[in-house]
Amino acid sequence: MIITKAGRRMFPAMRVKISGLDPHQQYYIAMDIVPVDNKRYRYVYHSSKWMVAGNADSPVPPRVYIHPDSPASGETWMRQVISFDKLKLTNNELDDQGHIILHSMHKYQPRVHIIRKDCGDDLSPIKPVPSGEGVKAFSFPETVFTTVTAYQNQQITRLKIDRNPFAKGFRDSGRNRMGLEALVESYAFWRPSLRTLTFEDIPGIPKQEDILQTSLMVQWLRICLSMEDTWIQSLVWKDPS
Amino acid sequence: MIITKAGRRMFPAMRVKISGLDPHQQYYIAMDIVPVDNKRYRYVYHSSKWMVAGNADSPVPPRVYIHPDSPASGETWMRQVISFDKLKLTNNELDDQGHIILHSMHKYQPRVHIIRKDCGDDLSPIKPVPSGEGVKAFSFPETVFTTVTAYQNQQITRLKIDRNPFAKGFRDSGRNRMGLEALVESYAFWRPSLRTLTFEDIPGIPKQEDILQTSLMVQWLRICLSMEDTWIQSLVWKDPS
DNA sequence: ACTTTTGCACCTAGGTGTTAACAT
DNA sequence: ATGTTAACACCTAGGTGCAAAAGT
Repeated sequence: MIITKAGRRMFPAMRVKISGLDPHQQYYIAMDIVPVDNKRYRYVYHSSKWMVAGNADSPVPPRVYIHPDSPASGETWMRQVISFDKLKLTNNELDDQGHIILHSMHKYQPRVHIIRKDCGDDLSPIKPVPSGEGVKAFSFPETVFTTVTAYQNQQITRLKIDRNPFAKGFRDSGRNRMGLEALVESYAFWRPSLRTLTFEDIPGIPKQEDILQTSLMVQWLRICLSMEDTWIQSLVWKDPS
Repeated sequence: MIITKAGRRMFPAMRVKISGLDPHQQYYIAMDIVPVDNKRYRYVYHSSKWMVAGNADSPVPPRVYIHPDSPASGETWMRQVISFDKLKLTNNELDDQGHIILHSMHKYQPRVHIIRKDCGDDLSPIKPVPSGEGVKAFSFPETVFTTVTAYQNQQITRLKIDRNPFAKGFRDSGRNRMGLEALVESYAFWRPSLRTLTFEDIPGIPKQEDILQTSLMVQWLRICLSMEDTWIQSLVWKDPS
């Protein structure tokens, strides 16, 4: 994922669908991004792989993106697909825009937090998400990514250009769409196109089967696009001749 | 003010500064727009005046614009200038976008409401603002306006074009800026450039002198531009030769 | 005759990867 | 060598009044 000083959106944006909330209870929904390991990485061109390149840089001020619709009732949250498309990443450790601060060339994993309103008094964009009763975190391994300031992998670049409306100006029609379709095809072979994630229920909420379910049916491709560069490497890329 | 089927912003937007709130109490801030009288108007070109042209059209579904930062603490509200620039007006009585529905060729007056959070359970974009304890409405006579679907008065048009960044394409440089400056000058003669409005305190809040004060110092011109067409007629308009 | 609608050119505002310059 | 920055062209998204067309 590209990070800049000014702040850059994630693409594709994390989107999530929630069920099992108390319709009449108020909740905050928030996202933070945690390191996957303690390593710094570099991209090796000749093998097209990310390799460990030392230990991680010193930790960075903690930031939380509180979904702008917060707080809202369980009913409201469950009625819509919750999108984090306005979240921005930065590599500026002195950032004062409330963006999430990350180190470049590191691996990260987004987490979604559901915080019951009465437990959210400590919730702040510049403090770690509180834990305990009435707070629950969810992670999606599919969405691990590597931060960069410039793309290392030309296939990632092409996928971004093809899928992000704001990058339309860099598409050269025909050729790219075929490349993407080939990727989608190869992906469908060894990955179920729908996956339901089941979690323990949130404390104080009646237990149900699907507390939180990513809407993979409609957006499995989006998630595919947000994974780390290494992961996409393992796909069979058919370059149209 | 222009109204359309799709919804059109007010320009300039209503902006307000609040003081006297309890910093730790939560409030909603909302705006609605009420008829000034029971009349319909038409614009008479030869006299450059709005004239009564019969009784008002049948009433329209009530709508409330809840400020998108709501709810927020008194501290948060008082720290910023509160802008209603995303509010939209429509003449579509079947509107389903949550816009404020008005009749064309009628006179209206915006009202700002402060609703203590615990009194805002009934607050809804499609219901009248509740009244009573913990709710207070404020009106600014300067901001009365007349709705149209096409501008009747060329001076209004020119003011909008000169002040609204989105209308920059219609400016013909030089001439217009002079016209505006002449208007500003004549306005300053007979109107104090700063006015402080004092209201009774909000129930449950310690009484203070300035509960709500429009930031006229910095934006008296904005308010000048938002008034009804008739009012602007009474200004001495110096057309640069 | 008057009012409203619609498509439009022209803007603001801001999200893309690119590229060359810069930093380390 | 490698990683980062800043200016840029090219987009999306949407807010303007205009003018011709359509209603009433």
